[in-house]
Order: sequence, then C-alpha cells, then structure tokens
Amino acid sequence: MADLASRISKPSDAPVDDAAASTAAPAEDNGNGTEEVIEDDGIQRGIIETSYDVEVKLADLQADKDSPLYSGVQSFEELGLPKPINDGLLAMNFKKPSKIQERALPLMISDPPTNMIAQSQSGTGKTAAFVLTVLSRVDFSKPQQPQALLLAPSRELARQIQGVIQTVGQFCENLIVEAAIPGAISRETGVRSSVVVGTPGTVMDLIRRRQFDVSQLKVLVIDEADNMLDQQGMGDQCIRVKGMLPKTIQILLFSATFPDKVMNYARKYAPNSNEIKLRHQELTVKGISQMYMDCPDESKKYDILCKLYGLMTIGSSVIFVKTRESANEIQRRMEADGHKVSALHGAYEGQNRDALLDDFRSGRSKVLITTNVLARGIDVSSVSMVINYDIPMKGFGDKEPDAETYLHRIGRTGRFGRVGVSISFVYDRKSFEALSQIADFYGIDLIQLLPDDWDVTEKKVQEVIKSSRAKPDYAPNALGN
DNA sequence: AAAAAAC
Repeated sequence: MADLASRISKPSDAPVDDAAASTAAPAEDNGNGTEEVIEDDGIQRGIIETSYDVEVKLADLQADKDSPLYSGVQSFEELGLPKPINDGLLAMNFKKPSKIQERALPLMISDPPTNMIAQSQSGTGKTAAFVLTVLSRVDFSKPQQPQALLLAPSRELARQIQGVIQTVGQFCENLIVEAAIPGAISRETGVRSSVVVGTPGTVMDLIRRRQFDVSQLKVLVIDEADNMLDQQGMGDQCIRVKGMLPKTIQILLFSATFPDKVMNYARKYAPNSNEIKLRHQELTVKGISQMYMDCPDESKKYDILCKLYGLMTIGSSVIFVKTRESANEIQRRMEADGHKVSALHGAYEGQNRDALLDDFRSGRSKVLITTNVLARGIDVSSVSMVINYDIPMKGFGDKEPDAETYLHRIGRTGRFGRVGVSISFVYDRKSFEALSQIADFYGIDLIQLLPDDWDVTEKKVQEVIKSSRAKPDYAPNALGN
C-alpha cells in the first residue's frame, strides 16, 4: 500500500485555491487562521474553520499549514488513492467530492491513522467518505483476513453499506465484503472476508464463538454513531466489541446528529479524534420542504393519509409510525381500501425484510409503512415524500420530542441535492407542541397544510415534487438507484 | 406503554 500520508502532505498535490482559502478564514480569526480551544475532555484542539456551516477541529496541530489536512481537497485525485479505487469512483460517476468528503477524507486516510468524529447532513456522502477510507486501509493480498469492521444500527443499513463497498470496490481484485447480520455468515466457516459490515449483536456473537478473527483489524467504523453509542443495549455492545479489538485500531464515528450528551461518550469512545461538525441551524437539508398536516383529531389521520395516496405515488414514499402494530394495522386498512402499500419492521424475518426493501428500492413497491428501523441511513433516491404519521418521541411516556429521529426520518428524501417533501401529522395540542419544539430546535418554519383546503395541499406538494428532477452535481447515489 | 439489536 502506498504511503498516503506522504502523498497528501506534498504541497504540489495541494494547489492553493482562493475560494477555499477565503471560506477557511474563521470569523473569530486570531490572525494565524487557528484558534486554541480546550474541550471538556481536556484535549487541546485548533479550530481551523468556523465558517457559518462547518467547524473542523484537529487533534494534532503539527500538520503543515499548506497541507490538505487543513484546507481539504478539491478532487478525489488529490487523495492519491490506489488506481482500482479511483476507477470505482469513475465507474460510479463520482466526479467531485462533497463537502464532508473534501474535508474528512484527507484527515481519515493520512498516516498515522487518526480517529474521526464526523457530522454532516443526511444525503451528503458520509457513506462514501468512510467506504473510501476503509478501502484505502485494506491489504487486498489477504482477501480472507478481516481488516475493517463497520457497525450499523439495523440489518437494512448494514446490507446497504455492504452494497456501497462492493460497488466502489468493484475494481479492487479479491475484495470480499461480508454482512455480519443474522443468517448471513456460515456457522461452519465463520468470517472469511477482508471487510465486515454488521449489526452489533451478530458481530459480538461471531467474535465470542471465535468465528471472526479481529486481530488484524485496522479500522472500525460506526455509522449512526450517536444512536449506536446512546442506545441501551447497542451502546453496551459497541463498547464490548471495541474492547475485543486491537488497541491501535482507527475509529471513525459518523452521523447527521450528535446530541451534546452523546458527544461526550463519542469522545471517550474515539479519543483524540479530529472532529467535523455542523451547527444546529445548518443541519436541515435545504431541498426538503417540511410541512405539517393539521388534522382535526386522531381518528381523521387515517382518512387524510388515504387522500394523500395519489401524491405519495408520484415518486416513492415512506410512512413512519410508532409501533409495529400500527404499521400492520394501517397496511391492512389501506389494502382493504384498494391502495397498494407494504410494511416493514423488526418483527419480520430477515429474508422477508431484505425482499421488502429490495422491492421498494426497485420501485416494485412505492409506498412503505415502517417504524424507526428505517429512520436512519436508508438511501433510496426515488423517495420524494416522507410522512410522519406519528411525531417521533423520545423514551417511554412520549414526554420529549425526538428531534434527531425527526431529522433522520425526513432525510430519507431530498438526497444528494434532490428535492422532497415531508408531512408531519399533528392532531392535538401535545403533538402540535412536540413538532413546534422540533422546529424551534432547528430554527425552521414548517408549512401548514389544512385537510379542508385540499386543492392548496395538492398544489403545494406537487410544486415541489414535480420539480424533482434528479440533478445532483456531486456524489450520486452510491447504489445507482 | 416503543424500536432496534444475538443465540
């Protein structure tokens, strides 16, 4: 493997770009472009960019000021990745790195490996960023020796990431990627691949049974890291898994959301990390028109949902509900009323879940009713509408609105520069206030829809969706859908 | 009182 660090630190590979230099100048510049800060974890970092939307903190301030470690890169070529990986990017029509890729990739692929905590909006290319890093760390001459482990919070997301790695790595000879999810890895042989992407329980099970040799792992990626580390159960599993891995492993944490409380866990889990993060106000994706439907009472929600069916099927749509039971119930009623809908949640068997999502990806099914299992990460570019049939709430008792889950749910549309609509159903004071708190948290206004003004509703929704011509100017959908 | 995640 070529020495990536020496490549990216060559000034000749890093042409100084005036535009990049000007955005890199922080508002509170101390004169040399950096600002000394001490975080509550006691680690000194330098803020190298505090433009309005992105903040980068380096764990190590020793890097050359002209290095792309500071300024980011403007092209994939500057990263000096091996040819098969660049060929994979070309074949997928990845022309220009997205914002998060520009800034995070040089920091992640440089040597010595440094941990990373990265936050970027949904649909802005986080997956490709960590997939490229993973591929850059793998020695393809040892195809059955596990070298990279990626963890995700659901079976569906693990499979999706596996697909992206296989697609980006299609020209990497002898690349084998396995999904460590229930039912996927043979009990006889155990893990026989260089890259493993899975869910925490199965991964831990395989390690305990000694069917997964973790001794040569070089990089650990945790996608949806705030969810993974925060969740009772999954947080414990992630900590235990890390405890069984080599101590020098590079740890990369990714998510669109990192609540302050979880950020402290994250810094302990991935010590001395470089950090890239966005401000609250910059988290929401501009292309998503966020609306809410003012339902007169709870029982009318179902009728209004059915009226929306015609708008849902202009593209594809995801309907989020709170429980598996209500997903089943709404599916049953809608089918009885002549609508074609499918439902996916954790009560279904694994193979069934795979088939349901494959049908949705391919457009064979266009309306999917689901729980929070699909709230995060799932990338289906045809999704033009997301409906929050139930407003997401945190914990038991529905006491607190779940702003993070809201953001992840609506992020199933409007991916990679496309546009989309989200419609959240409110029907009483409590649901209205929950949604208002979420809107306040992100500093946004929601567009009101009234069930009686149906012409207006149709017009507002169609206006957005009809302009939804897929015209991303960077990092198109990695699965090609 | 929920969802998810292992056998």
